[in-house]
Amino acid sequence: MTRTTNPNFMNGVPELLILRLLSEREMYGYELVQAIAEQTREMIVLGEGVVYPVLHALEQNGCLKSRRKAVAGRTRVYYAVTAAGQRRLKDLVSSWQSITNAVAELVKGVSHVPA
Amino acid sequence: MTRTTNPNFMNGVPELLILRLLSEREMYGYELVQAIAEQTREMIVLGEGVVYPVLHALEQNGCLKSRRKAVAGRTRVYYAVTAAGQRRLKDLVSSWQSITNAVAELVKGVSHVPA
DNA sequence: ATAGATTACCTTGAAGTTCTAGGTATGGCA
DNA sequence: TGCCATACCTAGAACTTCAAGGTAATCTAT
Repeated sequence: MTRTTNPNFMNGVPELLILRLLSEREMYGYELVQAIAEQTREMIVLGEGVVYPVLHALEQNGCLKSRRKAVAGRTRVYYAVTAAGQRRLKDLVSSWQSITNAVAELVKGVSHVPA
Repeated sequence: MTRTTNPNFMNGVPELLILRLLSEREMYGYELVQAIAEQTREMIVLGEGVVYPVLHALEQNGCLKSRRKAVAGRTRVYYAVTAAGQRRLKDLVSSWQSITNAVAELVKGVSHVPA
């Protein structure tokens, strides 16, 4: 039998960042795009083509709920995190931390010699 | 114009781990599969279907060189890091650290209020 | 002796995300 | 009037990674 691996262990960072920002306050897609770029000092720049599909997916599985709001004649779609979204965020954060810890350890010193 | 984003910013972790391990000593594919699982305490488990193609790609672009070695009647293909591979590893580590730092900051406190 | 597990290599096709590159429409500014 | 910024969206390509196989030799337990 070939080894069973982890289902796509490196993905879900856009999802994580978006949920995290929305857990502070409700925001709209375009705003999220800029907030992520600014707060990571352009280190991570997610285009609208990434953000919008993630928002839609998160709403469909109940992690977000949206409401339309007219601002200066323009329509914005604000998203807020649901209880399910909070749980999802918690899971994403902890698995992200596990992975980064694992990578960091291996990158630091390879001399671990178990048992 | 839509925002320019980073080309696949989350990938290349298998590549990073493999180069890192090989930078310590030459190893063969099957050995790498187990070493990664062991040293990350099963947190990251890369199957052979991931490891072998990465090894082939790294060799093709000059980051690794291989030599066949017969051990107990079996043939193993040992890989060693070249100078180009060392540079590649350095780049991967630093961009990985940039990303994890960026994510960590955003996950920790969203209150950054720039300028 | 022989069945099964382990070692050791490999590839193909599917799955899943993310990226590029568009499209639409309104409002503000020069 | 023309252009840029705001604000929404989607389709198709690109890229990794995954699952699942295939081959073959050695070792182990019966």
